[in-house]
Amino acid sequence: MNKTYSISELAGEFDITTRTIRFYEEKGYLCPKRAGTRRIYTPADRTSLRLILRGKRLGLTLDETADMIKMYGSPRGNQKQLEKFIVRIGEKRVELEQKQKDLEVMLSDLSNVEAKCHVALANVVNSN
Amino acid sequence: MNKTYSISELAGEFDITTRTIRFYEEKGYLCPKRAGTRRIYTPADRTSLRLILRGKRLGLTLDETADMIKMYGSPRGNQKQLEKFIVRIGEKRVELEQKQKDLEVMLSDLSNVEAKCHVALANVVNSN
DNA sequence: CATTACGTTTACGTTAACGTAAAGTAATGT
DNA sequence: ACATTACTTTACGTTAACGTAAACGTAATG
Repeated sequence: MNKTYSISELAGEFDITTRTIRFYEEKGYLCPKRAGTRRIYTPADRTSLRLILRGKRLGLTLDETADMIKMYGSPRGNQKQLEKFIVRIGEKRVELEQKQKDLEVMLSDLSNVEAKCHVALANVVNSN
Repeated sequence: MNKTYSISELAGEFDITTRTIRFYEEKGYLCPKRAGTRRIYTPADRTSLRLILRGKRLGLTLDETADMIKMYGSPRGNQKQLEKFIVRIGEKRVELEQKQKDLEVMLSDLSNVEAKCHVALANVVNSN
């Protein structure tokens, strides 16, 4: 049951336009098979698309996300290359952990405002 | 000791260009005082800039970040407005929590790759 | 068999977020 | 006095990430 997808199926599922999907292909971030002229997407293509959109939500550029997707392959190379690769992974981790910290602060700020809101709301309701 | 900052001081501190700071002002996201023609930034301005850059790191647009900064003021309005506001806060929270989930998955993926890397490295080193 | 639905390519348009360059002003050191 | 340094405004340029429109193919459906 190796399912496949049409472009509009994927567009519907991820709530994006077909233009966006074609754009990603145009730039080399997707390479679907073809049935004649029509694009046929495999589950692997679908996964790639999901990773791209995940990166986008986190403010990564398409190139940055593509880099990360490449990293997810089985690591190859000699000792030097592997060591360099591990360094790169570490840099990415630092970057993502910074985002985590930013998110925590933002969410805590949001909670503070919400609490103030509830107080203000209680005051408004009680002043009748 | 109400310190103030010049534009290049802030640019240096946050590792951005003065053009970027002027651009934010041009678009209304900053409103520094002036000493003659020169811009003078208060600690409050500096905080605004920090919030803007934090939003940027998380992939928010300047408008989205500006909205959030506005939210941080003391909540005002009648009951209806406050209730609407609380809903908006909830929506923002959902958005940010999605980003948190995305980050966790990405970081765990990174850890997996790194582990594979160390295995590959051990194999390379041992195959002498 | 015409129409509706879905797909295709090609190509120009748009927006956000700055970059870059020119040309001028104001304070500061030598 | 003058050169350097930091700041200013104005204005055009650039890039990523799509939007939008035209013009066409194909396949199923009433």
